[in-house]
Amino acid sequence: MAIVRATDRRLFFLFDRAHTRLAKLADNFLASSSGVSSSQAAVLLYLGYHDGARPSDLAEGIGRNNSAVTGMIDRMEKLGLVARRSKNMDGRTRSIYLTDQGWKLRETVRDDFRRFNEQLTRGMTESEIETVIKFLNQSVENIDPNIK
Amino acid sequence: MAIVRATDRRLFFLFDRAHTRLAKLADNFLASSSGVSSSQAAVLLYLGYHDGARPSDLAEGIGRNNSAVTGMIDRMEKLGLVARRSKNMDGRTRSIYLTDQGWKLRETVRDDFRRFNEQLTRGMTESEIETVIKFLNQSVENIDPNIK
DNA sequence: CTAAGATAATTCACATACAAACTATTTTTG
DNA sequence: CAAAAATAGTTTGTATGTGAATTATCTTAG
Repeated sequence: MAIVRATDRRLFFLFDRAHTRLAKLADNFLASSSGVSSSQAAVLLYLGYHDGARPSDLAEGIGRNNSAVTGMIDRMEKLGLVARRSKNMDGRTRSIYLTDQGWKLRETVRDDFRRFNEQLTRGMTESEIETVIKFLNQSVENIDPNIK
Repeated sequence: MAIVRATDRRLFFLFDRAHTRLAKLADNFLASSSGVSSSQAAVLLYLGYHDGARPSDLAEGIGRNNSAVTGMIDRMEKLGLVARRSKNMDGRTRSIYLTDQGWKLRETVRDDFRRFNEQLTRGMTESEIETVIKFLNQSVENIDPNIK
């Protein structure tokens, strides 16, 4: 008797497709209120908890590399959402701060994400949510640290 | 008594971070054998099942929009992996075919993804895998179709 | 203390993705 | 059938992301 799998096991593909759609949905959620992208929203949220963080901490915090962060900060500085300042401690480093406008926008963004995350788990049990979260964390941790 | 949540519930953020890492890991898997990116690998795999597909079918199949596909095909045509041909049925439409080299590379890519997907679920029970897959599919389906 | 190495941020070149505008066809409508 | 609408693919402009190379600064070894 043949083994029959009822479900599509191309996990990476399913994951990738879901991510594309979710990012689009998140951007849509944000577009109608705060107007920033989900990537910029992640910066606002991170800085809300770690105002004055260094670019490399921010990168680590939002899961991007340093050069991606340089670009994000450039664009968000132009929009008046964040500011780079030097603390004069280490000449190589800058600190990134939310502007007043950045703080205001962060409030909106936080509410948007609260609703968005709730919608994501609609119809799922607590135990199922735990399993998904475990999988997501495992995906991050399982990575070989030698791999860039 | 306060409600205590042991786990990080910022699902979208966890999802996004996991996706970034997984994509990098997938690219690494591929880099050492086939040498294509995971995006181009998705095109090879789709065309393996639907050789001669139209660009818009390919877009639907890999979860991208038409203009993203135009760019992918441009680059992959330059690499000699796919070819555009006209079938003369509908003048607006082209068909995308794998070249001989494309077919060869597809074999490698398929094996890579098989191993990769297995590694992704390492340490998970069948029931947990089902839950994750259900979540991934639901994320896509829960989307409001009115939203672009 | 200085030369060598490490570290932080940026710049550069490129790939990927989206939306909106555009072009070329085909289909539909009156 | 001709004008209007729809459809398919591409182009354009922008945002985002990566890795490698570069610049500036700091730390460490001898």
